[in-house]
Amino acid sequence: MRLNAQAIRILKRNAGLTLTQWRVIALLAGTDCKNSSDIERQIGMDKGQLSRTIRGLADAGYVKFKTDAKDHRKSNLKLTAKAQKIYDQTLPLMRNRQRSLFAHLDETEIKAIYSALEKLERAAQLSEDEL
Amino acid sequence: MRLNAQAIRILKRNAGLTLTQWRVIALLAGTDCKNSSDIERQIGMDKGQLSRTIRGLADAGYVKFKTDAKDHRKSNLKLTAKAQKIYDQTLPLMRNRQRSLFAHLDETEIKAIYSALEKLERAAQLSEDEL
DNA sequence: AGAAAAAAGTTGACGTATCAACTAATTTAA
DNA sequence: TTAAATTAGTTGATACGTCAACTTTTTTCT
Repeated sequence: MRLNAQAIRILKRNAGLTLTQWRVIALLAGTDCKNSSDIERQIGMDKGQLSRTIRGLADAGYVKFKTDAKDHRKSNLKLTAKAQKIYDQTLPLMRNRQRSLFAHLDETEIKAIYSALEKLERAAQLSEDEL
Repeated sequence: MRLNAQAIRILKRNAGLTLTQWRVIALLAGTDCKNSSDIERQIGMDKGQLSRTIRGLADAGYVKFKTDAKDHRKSNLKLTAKAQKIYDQTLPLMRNRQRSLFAHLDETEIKAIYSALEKLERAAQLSEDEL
C-alpha cells in the first residue's frame, strides 16, 4: 500500500526498522505478548514471516531469545534496552501519523469501512467452497 | 490480502495465471491499452513489476511484442489466441466473484469506502513533507 | 504407557509492492 | 540544430504476504 510509505520512511530514518519489525517490537513492548505464537494470535501474522522477522530483530540486537523452561517448544522474547529506547522515541511519531491520517475521516466513514471490510472478509470466506 | 486468495486460486486452477498476469491480460483484452505505459497509467501499477509480468506472459505464450514503428521505445502488445480463450473462459468466473463479494455491501458502504480511501491517500500525500 | 494429534517454530518457494538506477529513444527548448 | 529534459522499458534490491513441508516438543486419547 502506498499509505504505508511514510510509516516505512519514518521508521527507516528514525529507527532503522522495517514496518514489520516495528510492529513486533510494539507488541512486545506494549502488550503481554511473550512469544511468536502470542504475536501471531494478536495480529494474525504469518508464522513464517514472523519467525524471520524475529530472527532479524535478534541479529540486530533488538530482542533476546530464551527457551521456555516449562515448554521447550516456546522461546520467550525480551526486548533489549536498545529496542525499548527506539520504541519510546518512535511511538509518538507513529501515533501522530495515525492521528493525522484518521483526522480527515468522520465517524460514519470509519464505521462504514470497518463494517464493509468485515463483510467482504465474510463473503470471501463463504464462497471459499466454490473453488 | 486474504481477500485475493480465492481470486488467485480461481486463476491458478482454471487458467494457470497469477492475479497480476490476469489483470494485464484483462486490460489488453478489454480496453484499448496497447503497451506497458498504457497499462501503467490505467491501473497505476509499477513499471518494473509490469515489465516482468509482461515478459512472463510473453514467455508463456500469452502475448507477443512488436516494436512500434513510429516510436522505437514502445513495444505494442498483442494477446495470442491462447490468451484470448483463457480470458473469455475466466472472465465470467471473476465477474461472479466480484458480484458475490460486493453483493453484501450497500451503496452507502461502497461510497464511504471509496471516499475514505481517497481521503486517506490525500492525507498521506499531504503529510509527506514532514518526513 | 504408547500412538496419534496438535502446537511452536523454522525453512523454502512464489507472488506482490515499491523504490532506485540505468539504457535507449524521443521531445523540448535555447 | 544541438543540448537538456522526458518518456518507455529493463533490471536489481528489499520488504511483505501467503502457502506448504518439515522438526521438535507437548498434549490428548485409548
